[in-house]
Amino acid sequence: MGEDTNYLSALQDYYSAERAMPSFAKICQLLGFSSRSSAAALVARLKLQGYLDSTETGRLKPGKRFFERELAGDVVKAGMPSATYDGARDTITVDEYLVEKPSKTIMIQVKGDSMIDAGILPNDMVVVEKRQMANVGDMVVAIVDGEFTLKTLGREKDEFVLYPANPAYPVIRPHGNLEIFGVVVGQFRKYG
Amino acid sequence: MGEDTNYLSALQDYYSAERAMPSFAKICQLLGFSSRSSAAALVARLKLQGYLDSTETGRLKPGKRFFERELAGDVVKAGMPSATYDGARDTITVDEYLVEKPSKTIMIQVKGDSMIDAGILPNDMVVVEKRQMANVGDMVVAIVDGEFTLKTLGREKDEFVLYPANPAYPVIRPHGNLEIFGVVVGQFRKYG
DNA sequence: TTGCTTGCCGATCAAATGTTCGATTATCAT
DNA sequence: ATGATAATCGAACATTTGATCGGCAAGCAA
Repeated sequence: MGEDTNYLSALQDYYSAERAMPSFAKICQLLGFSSRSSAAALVARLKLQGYLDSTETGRLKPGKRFFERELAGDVVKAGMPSATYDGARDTITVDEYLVEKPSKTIMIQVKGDSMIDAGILPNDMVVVEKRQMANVGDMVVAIVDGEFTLKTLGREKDEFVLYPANPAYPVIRPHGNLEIFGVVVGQFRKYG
Repeated sequence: MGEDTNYLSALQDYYSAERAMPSFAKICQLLGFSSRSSAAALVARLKLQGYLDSTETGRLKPGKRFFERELAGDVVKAGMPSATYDGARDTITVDEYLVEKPSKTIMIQVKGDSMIDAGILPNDMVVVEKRQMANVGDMVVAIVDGEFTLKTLGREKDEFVLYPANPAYPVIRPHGNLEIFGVVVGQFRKYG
């Protein structure tokens, strides 16, 4: 049980480096087993705990808990930095974290400060999932007068409206012909 | 060539959903091939372009460019971006964009709203480069009273101080014993 | 002691894997 | 037409895969 934790760590490291799960044979090599049935048993144990899972064809893949983050302690909480984080074991990339539907996702650089109160600064990048369907409250990229606009989708009476997150900008009321390009599912920014 | 782009998208979607690469047989099923050699040929093509790679045991895994996403840089003008299929599209991966020194970089989840005016919301992730040297004006993760704190580094007279980006929080004046854990080089956030 | 559980080994099996080859088709420039 | 190229197919190959079985040793409770 306690040993399994170390085994899991090794598997996470492998996945982090290779971006693919090892085969049973590779697991043996990795963990020092000499029989693949040992690997199979270990995998069965870890599956029960939700750390591993299988493809429909029986191949190994990460389970839901596989990515449980050992995040470098909360900013507020105490703890020494050396203790909270040792290795650079990021099992998942930012891309995988932010993008769920790669084929429908594009990055757009934000111009202007109309969403600044929502924490979107000029030149930020937003991750946009291209689709027409959006819910009220979603941040959307809409097409107004042939131009892209980043706003929050709202509804007034029976009409959809676009709210900026900056009191200096007006609410946009497209009166029926509102075209939505996509929905903002993420955002990122680089400093320096 | 153009068709391969669609094929790649399908593989990316599969990987994003399954967190594992499909086998050749699965690729056939996914893309409508009826021979695994077709899948092998496609994989060989995508490997050459750096989108795919192989494990040491021959299993498929994502290549370096696998996580690239299309970048719609200047969004302002023009009606539809789909018309802008003039050859080389800009692509980026968020990880490469945000992380320059992987071995010295960690992600920290932000607790609290002390930097809200700087566009850092609670639960945002900040990309922190671990180093002691920072410049005035840099956003830093400092260790004050044994706790991590996200603030902007400033100087008053001959002392370093930490400015929050929220008028509700006080300026921190460590009086000499200021320990800097790292410098914020990026930030990202996921919606929904 | 006895009995039970847990983890690992060694061996075996059917199924799935990636690879390779030759043949076929479609496209396009000559 | 002719030839070249690219993409797909169909079939065969040797390996590797994950699954399964019985057996063994260590730990622990009764």
